[in-house]
Amino acid sequence: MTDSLQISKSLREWVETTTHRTMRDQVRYVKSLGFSMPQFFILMQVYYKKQCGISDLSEHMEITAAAASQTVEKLVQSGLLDRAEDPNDRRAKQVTLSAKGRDLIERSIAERFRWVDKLTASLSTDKQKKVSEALDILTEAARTLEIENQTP
Amino acid sequence: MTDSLQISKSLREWVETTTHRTMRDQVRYVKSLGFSMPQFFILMQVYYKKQCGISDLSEHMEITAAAASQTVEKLVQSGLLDRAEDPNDRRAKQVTLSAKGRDLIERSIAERFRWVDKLTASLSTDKQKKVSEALDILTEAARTLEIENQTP
DNA sequence: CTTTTTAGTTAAGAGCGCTTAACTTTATAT
DNA sequence: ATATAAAGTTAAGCGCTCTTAACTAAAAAG
Repeated sequence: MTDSLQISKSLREWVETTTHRTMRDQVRYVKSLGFSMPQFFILMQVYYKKQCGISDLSEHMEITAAAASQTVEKLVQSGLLDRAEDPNDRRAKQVTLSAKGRDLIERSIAERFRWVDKLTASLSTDKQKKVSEALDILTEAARTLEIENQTP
Repeated sequence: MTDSLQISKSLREWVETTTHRTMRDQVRYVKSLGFSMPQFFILMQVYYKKQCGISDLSEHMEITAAAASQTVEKLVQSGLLDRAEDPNDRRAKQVTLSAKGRDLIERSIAERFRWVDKLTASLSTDKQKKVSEALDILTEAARTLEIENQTP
């Protein structure tokens, strides 16, 4: 078996394992807090972008601006999002996470990492080193690829 | 920085990258086919388990048997699932993927792997080898952990 | 300065997914 | 043999998300 076939197999298997695992955990956690997945995805997006307009969200989620506006309204009502007028463009809104919203997202990330940390702990020291190096290579490669895709 | 801190950081970053990426792609793909995420999760579960009862699904999804029954009914109507009586217990049903359902799931997996393969291709040969070894270590560790959790 | 475009909101209505409750049928326990 | 438990279905009802359509207000274009 060539290297490129081997790594493809290894990577596929690993991605399969993690996504299956983390998606399941994520869905359960969000549900246990009483939020829907669309709500959660919007919070996630605001978390990554720090600040969003309604139209940013509607584009990213691939829903209409009306739908985005309505869901944001609910999240503002729930105290998870803050919504302010953009000083540079008074038509636009600046949606940000409230303290409560940030807390929720960070807890969900921590939840996801409990499994990761368990996995880490189960490895011997030299295996840890090997794995660590390899993952940094991958993360870097993924980042590069993402950037290339954004500017084709 | 100790090895265990370093690997934890690397692993967290990598998991963060992949889940963010694959969840987004998955949601978009499923939606583009006109299916909901709950429907998709049920199909996924049947795909992994090969065969399921209604109660297996309701447990795994953490919904009532009524909800599972209703969603399965819709998926049977859509021709994605087959539902047969269990010959050993005539109360129970055996839910399996139809050819159409299996095709849908396998396409979604292939879709997810397009990114993985791009990533693979972007690495040099010696990096590929390093990464491949490391991922096998991780996949193995994850499997071991999963088994331990099932029998505590 | 008027016209057009852009950002967002609101309302009506359709479709899902979920729950509870009542029910049927089959298996298990006593 | 009878009572109880288990597997699944069905129906009513609620809340959510989404869409279209009509609207307001501000920015950009002409």
